[in-house]
Amino acid sequence: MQDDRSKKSEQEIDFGVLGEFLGYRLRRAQMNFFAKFGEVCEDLGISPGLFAVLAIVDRNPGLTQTAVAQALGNDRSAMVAAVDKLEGKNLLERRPAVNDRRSYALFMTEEGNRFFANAVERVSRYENEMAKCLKDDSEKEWLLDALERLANKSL
Amino acid sequence: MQDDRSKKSEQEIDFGVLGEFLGYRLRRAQMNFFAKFGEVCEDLGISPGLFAVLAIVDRNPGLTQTAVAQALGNDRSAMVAAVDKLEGKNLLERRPAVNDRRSYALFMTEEGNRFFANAVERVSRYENEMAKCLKDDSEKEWLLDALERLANKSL
DNA sequence: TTTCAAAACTTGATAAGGTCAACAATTGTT
DNA sequence: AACAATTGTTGACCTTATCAAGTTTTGAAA
Repeated sequence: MQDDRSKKSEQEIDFGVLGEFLGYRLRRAQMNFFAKFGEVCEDLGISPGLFAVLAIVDRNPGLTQTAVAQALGNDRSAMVAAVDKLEGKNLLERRPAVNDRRSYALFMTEEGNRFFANAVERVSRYENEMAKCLKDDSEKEWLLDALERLANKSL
Repeated sequence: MQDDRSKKSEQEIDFGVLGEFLGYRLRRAQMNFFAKFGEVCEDLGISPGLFAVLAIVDRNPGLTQTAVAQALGNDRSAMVAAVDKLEGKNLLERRPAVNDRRSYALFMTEEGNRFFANAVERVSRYENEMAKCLKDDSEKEWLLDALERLANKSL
């Protein structure tokens, strides 16, 4: 007679190799962060991806869409809809590039500056709240560094 | 005359707050891991999500679809297509649950055992390769622990 | 026993992201 | 002048995720 484990509670489940795999742990942690981002920024109508675009344009005014896409590791075709949305919200604008009529230069609007400052305020708050499960600031710095190394590691 | 930063190289880009945000760093690291998973397991026709299902069933034979979904943090309805695919590959099978005719009990097939062992071999290899950018085993353990804390942290 | 709420699986609709190939306009190079 | 490369864009496609129903079955309440 075989075991009936169908009703085993979640806490008794053996995750096997998943528990030792960085890829799985990274995914679970990131899913949690995205969920929290959604809760905190729900009324702002902005996603983590759009927030990242604003963050890049905010600190690097005049970049082309392709340059922003490369910075974020996205396809440049995906940037079209993103910039369309942000331009539709009057948060940034496309200006014709001065020396290349193929491309646009991206700039924040005044409303975009206010909006982004507010968004950073919210995201920083929940980031700090999440970071409370880390021992101290040095552990967070260490973690940020380790994550960057993993993000750039090639086989 | 405004700066022409449209051609700024990627390495000169200022990431601003993104560089301090765990959410962004987690996403970049996880994207890299998923990309590497795809490279290594390309011919196996399996995704990280399907691998996770196999890992759970492998160590917890007889679980229902819903139990697996809860363990992985997925919706029950998403498990249907996943199990369909894995059953179509003869890697696992649905058996009628002994005490509940509403649910199935999931079990690995013989082929599933061999397939999963092979997949774990590959994934372990690239996981270890990726972990070489960490100082030592203790740093990896520390990182796994920190990621688990972040995955379970609530606001 | 009868009734009713809840659970397990499934389906279908929907939405969001990501990838990819093409296209026109423009640029840079040969 | 001819050719290749780049930029923004579009459209197709795929994968996930989510959500609301609907069916069958279970378990508890009246």
